[in-house]
Formats: sequence, structure tokens, C-alpha cells
Amino acid sequence: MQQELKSEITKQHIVHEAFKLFYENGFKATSINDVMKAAKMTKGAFYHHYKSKEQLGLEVIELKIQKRVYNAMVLPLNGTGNAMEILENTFLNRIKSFPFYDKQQGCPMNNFINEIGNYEISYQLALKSIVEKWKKALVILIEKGKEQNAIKKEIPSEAVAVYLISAFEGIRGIRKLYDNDVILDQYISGLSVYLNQLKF
Amino acid sequence: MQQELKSEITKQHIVHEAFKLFYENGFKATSINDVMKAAKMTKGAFYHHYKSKEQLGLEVIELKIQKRVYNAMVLPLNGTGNAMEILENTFLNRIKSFPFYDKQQGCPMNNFINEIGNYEISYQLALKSIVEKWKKALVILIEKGKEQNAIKKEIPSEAVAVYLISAFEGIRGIRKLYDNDVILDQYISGLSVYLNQLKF
DNA sequence: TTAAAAACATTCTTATCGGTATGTTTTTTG
DNA sequence: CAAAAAACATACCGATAAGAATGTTTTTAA
Repeated sequence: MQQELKSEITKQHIVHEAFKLFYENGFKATSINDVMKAAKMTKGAFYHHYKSKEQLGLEVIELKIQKRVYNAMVLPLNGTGNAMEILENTFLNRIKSFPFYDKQQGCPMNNFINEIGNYEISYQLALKSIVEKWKKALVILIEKGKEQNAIKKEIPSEAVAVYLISAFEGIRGIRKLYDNDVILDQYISGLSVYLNQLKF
Repeated sequence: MQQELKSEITKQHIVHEAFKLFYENGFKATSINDVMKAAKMTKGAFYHHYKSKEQLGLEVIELKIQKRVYNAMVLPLNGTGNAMEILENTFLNRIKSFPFYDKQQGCPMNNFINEIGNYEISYQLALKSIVEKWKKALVILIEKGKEQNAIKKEIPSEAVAVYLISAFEGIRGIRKLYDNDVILDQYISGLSVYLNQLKF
């Protein structure tokens, strides 16, 4: 029973290091050797715990990337206050508070989507599941806002959710091309225009 | 003199095949051998014309990707009609008319940005240049729309341009996860909400 | 027409990849 | 406490990568 725990800890350790390297250099450009060197173990250990690199990629998506999006973008939506304010706080303020490294490296989910999103059906499904959960949480919040008379009732919730997510992921890619936050400020200003018109 | 022309034709041929493979499988996952097999030549020929794979990547960005974005998203902005209608036609209608393959594979520029956008400064600059040109053309159109009394004068042109581009690139990535156009329709509907409020 | 330069092919080098086979060490269990 | 199972290490495999070296063929220019 203690061995099972040790195995679980080791796997978590590997996934943790793998995420960092995938985020830094991309999935394809990161070898199993690179990951295991970072984890201070050998390739033999890796193939004892995982059957392939694909399997590791899946776990990184399901454990690390999912959790990241959930913590940063979904959980904050579950507050009890004014829906419009929650929306503004999440999308307007949060993006600027990202660490510099994260701004430069983009969104891990978006990186995965664009690098291997159409490479394997299993990746596709895992990534889609994250997007769908995010979208659902947003729709619920928007509908809540309508009930609160904070958001116009005639706007299509799902469409607005998709548009918000699209712009967010888009700018996190584009930001990678710059070495400062000017483009982020412009995004925020453009988003602000969008959010304002949703107000009741 | 005729040799120079032949060399140029060969290089164009290589760049053409390279773009197709980069678009299909990604930059890192495509080998020079793959490219030259598609071009029906050998690796020796490649290294006669190019000094490295990086060089080829740059030419693909500067020649193929740049031209694609320019033709699809910048040129249509230069019409003489109502600025708002041009904006709607370009962003609303065009995305749905993409070939199925292009919907599934995403935007070549966005793919490059997210795969190698922070990998090498030269790529970064080349890709940024495309985004900047697109953005500039959009700003000019929006300002024209203000003069035409078609677009509200108080909206920030640059910010709206950035937000439009972000959402467009974002959805082209997200669309890769799905096997139908439902998410695209939602994007279009969300965009429509955005564009409507810009109207004077 | 002939030499040299450019266009391309062939061959080879060195490195690394994902993955397997086969160890050794640690932990568990009867 | 012994055997077997799990955790890891070491050594290896075939495939493939980018690129260099060295051919051969075609084109150009004197």
C-alpha cells in the first residue's frame, strides 16, 4: 500500500516536470530524456510508470493544464457577487496579473491546442473537455447576470462565452510576439468595450 | 542569368511544399527530408539553396503566411464602401467560407505563433510584422468608418482592432478541437454582438 | 569549345529520438 | 526471513534528424 503511494508521488513528480518543459519548449521538442533528467531519474523509470509519451501528454493535459485553467478562469466565476463585476475581474484584471514568464510563454492550453490539437483524437478530446467546462461556467455566470438584471437579457450567452474565450486565448498567443504589455492593454481596452455593452 | 531564375523557381517550389507540410504537421515535426521528398528532390539540393531549416521557416513565414493573411484579411479591408459593412463581410462571412481543411488545421500564422513564436527572435519579428500590418489596416478602416459616421467616434480604434484579431485567431485554434462548425457559429454570433455596438 | 560555376544527387557523420531488454535495489507479503 | 513483486538503473536497438562532404550533371561565360 505504501508502494502504491510512492508510485503515485513519482508519477506526480514526472508530470510536474513534464508540464514545465512542455510549457517552456513545446511537447514535440521535449524528449522523455529531458523530462526524466529534470525529474532526476532515468528513462527506465519513466517506462515503468508510463506506457508512452502520448500517455504522459494526456496526463499533463488532464492534471496540470485542466487544473490551471480551472483555478485561473473557472473557479473565480463561482463567486456570489454581481455577475458583471465577476466577469470584469476575471477577464480584465487577471490577465495583467500573470507572471512575466506566463505572458511570454502564452497559455499552456492554447499552446497544446495549436501544436497537437489536431494530431491525436485523445488530445483533442481532453483539450475540448477543458474548453467546454470553461464555456459552461461562463454561460451559467452570464445567465445569472441576466437574472440579476446586470446583463442584457437579449444577448446570446453561449455566443458571448465563446467570443470571450476566443479573444482571451488569441491574445495570449499574440502576446508572445511582443516583449511588453502594450498589446495586452489594447486587448483589455477592446474587451472593456465589449463588456460594457453587455450591461443592462 | 537563366540560372538565377531556375534557382528562384526551385526555391519557390521548396517553400511551397514546405508550407503545406508545416501547415499539416507543424514545423518541428516536418523534416527537411519530408519537404524535399514532396518537392521531388534530395536533401543535397536543399542545402545548396538554404543554409538551414530555420532559414526555410523564415521564408515560409515571410512569403507564404504573410501573403495568406494579407489576401484573406488585409486586402478585403481596402474597399471603398461602408467601413462597417466591410468589417462585417471580412470577419463574419469570410471565416465560414474557409475550406474544411483550413478549419480543421487552424490558422497557419496562429499555429506558427504558438509553436515557435517564442523559440527564436527572428520568427518572433517576422510574425509580429504580419500582425502589425493587419492591425494597421484595421485601424485605418475603423477610422474611416468614424469619418463616414458608420462607427462610433468614441471607441478606441487600436483596441478594437486588437480585440477583433485576438478573437479571430483564438477561435481558429479552438475550432481545431471540434469536428463541426457549431463553435464557429457561436463565435460569429458573439462577434456580431460586438460589431453592432460599434455602429454609430 | 572548354573550364569553372551553379544545380543537384549520393553518401556519410554525429546526435537524439521513443521504446525495449535486462539488470539491480528496495519494498511488500506470506 | 525468504521469495516475489514493484521501483528504478543501465545498456541497447532501429529509426530518423540536421547537416557536411563529396560526388555528378547541367549551365554559363570566356
